[in-house]
Amino acid sequence: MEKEREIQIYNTLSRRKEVFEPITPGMVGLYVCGPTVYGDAHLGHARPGITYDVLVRLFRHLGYKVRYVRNITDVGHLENDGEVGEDKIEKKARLEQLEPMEIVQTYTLRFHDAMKKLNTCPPSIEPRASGHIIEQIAIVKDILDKGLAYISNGSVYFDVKEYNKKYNYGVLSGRVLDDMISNTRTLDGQDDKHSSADFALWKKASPEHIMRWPSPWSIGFPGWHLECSAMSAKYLGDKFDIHGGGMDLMFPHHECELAQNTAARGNGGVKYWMHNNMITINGQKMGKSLGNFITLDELFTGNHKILEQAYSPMTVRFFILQAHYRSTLDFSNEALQAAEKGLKRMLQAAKDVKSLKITAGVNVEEIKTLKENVYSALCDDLNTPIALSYLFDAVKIVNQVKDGKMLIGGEDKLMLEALFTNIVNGVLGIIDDQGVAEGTSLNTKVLDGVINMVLNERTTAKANKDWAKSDQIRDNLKVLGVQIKDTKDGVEWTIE
RNA sequence: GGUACCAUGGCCGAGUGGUUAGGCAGCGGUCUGCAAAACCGCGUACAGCAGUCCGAAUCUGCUUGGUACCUCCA
Repeated sequence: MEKEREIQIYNTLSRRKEVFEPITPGMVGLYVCGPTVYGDAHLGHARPGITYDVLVRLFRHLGYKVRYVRNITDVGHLENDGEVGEDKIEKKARLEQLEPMEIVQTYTLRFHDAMKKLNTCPPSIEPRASGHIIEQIAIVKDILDKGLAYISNGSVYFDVKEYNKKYNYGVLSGRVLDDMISNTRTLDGQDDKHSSADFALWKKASPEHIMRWPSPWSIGFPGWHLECSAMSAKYLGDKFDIHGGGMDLMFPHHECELAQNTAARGNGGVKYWMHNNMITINGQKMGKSLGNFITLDELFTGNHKILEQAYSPMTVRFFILQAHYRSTLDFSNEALQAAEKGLKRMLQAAKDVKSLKITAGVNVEEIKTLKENVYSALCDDLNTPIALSYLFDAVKIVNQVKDGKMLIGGEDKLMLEALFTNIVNGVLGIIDDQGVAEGTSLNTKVLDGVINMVLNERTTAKANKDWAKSDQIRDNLKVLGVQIKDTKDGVEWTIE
């Protein structure tokens, strides 16, 4: 373990990098906004999935105990404006003629499946909004008691203007309330809200609404922002370390969440707010509402008109890690293909490092520096692209040693191996997932034996200078996806 | 309209007041029966204009272009 290392995190609240200091020494409480499960996970979902996964892995590697909470939104997320919008889950259920909970179950399982393929750690707790109605009602009561919400026609709304007198609505997103109100053009004629900036804490259900619960105010359902306030406090405490999510959630979702926390208990609840940037496609944000998204399944199978080929989950993971999480990342076939090749080289080195020859008495100082650079990059607000650039230096060292162009000692080798095992595989979660994704469970022992037998034939042919035969064997294997490399020490092969 | 953010070599993408990011592609070479892989060498990039500075791609201003949020979105 590499304890006592300082980690810097960019805090959206202060708009700068801050040294991470856990509220409880040695422990990290992390809450991340999960998906609304009414459709397949797309490439955009992979970004927070992987970003916060690396964060969790890094903390754990550095010796912290992490409680990672990521919710499933299965109720309360409305399609449109709060007054007329349909619940996203209910809408999908109606369209597919299923129970809302069938929709939730289907897409939750599919989300889990995609996240697993991307080699992300499952959250410690994965709470659902619908399972925490009681907690949400309690918060509404608290806010009403504080005089920062009002009841209107069976619904309860957060009184943003009143709240703003005492606190600051807009601290997180950098907005000014007056501007927001004056800039809202919509005329809410029959609106139950006092002000356009107010948001729903509890909504009275219309007769056709299926997902409904009793409350002191009406039979209804909770507002979207409430679930995260309720569940984060329940599992991480009134004040916890890190809250993560996509930048698009900063406003209104996180702003409202912060306001709810503050209104109910006097503090915003979160010490560090982290926001990952968006993935774009042709320079435009990829999103469900824009209809320009690629689902992860489509990506893994290549089944989408803009995809030139299938991309493995690990390629996607590598692609995402090659950009910093706070930058936008533009999707293109070219970029994915570049990532695929880079990944292959990295994984080959991770394999080769284990069998490097060591030379007694040699000590390469460079490797120690390299390791240091990798760690400081990761600890500097999760700078995975820089970490990867140093890891590619490590790849080069591995290859040079393999080629006999560089000598390393036993300690050097251990350090290199640790770098690949602990960082590449461990923290970055980059592993060789070939075959796993396809679901083919080959009996590797038999396969190895058969291929080696064929290769022995070829070696014999080569010894007899029967190039036609040896090339034919190589070509035939190539067709089957077995790539051969002739090296000084014999023949190596990999499955493409 | 309001508020942010961004503009880097063929592509992706870091970073920074003065030393090569890195990956992919390309070119030349080494190795090899050939191939593949690997290794070595090669690109003198930072939207435009003006300013600050001994020195700016990095700071300031303006211009242009783009994106995001202000409805739901990871």
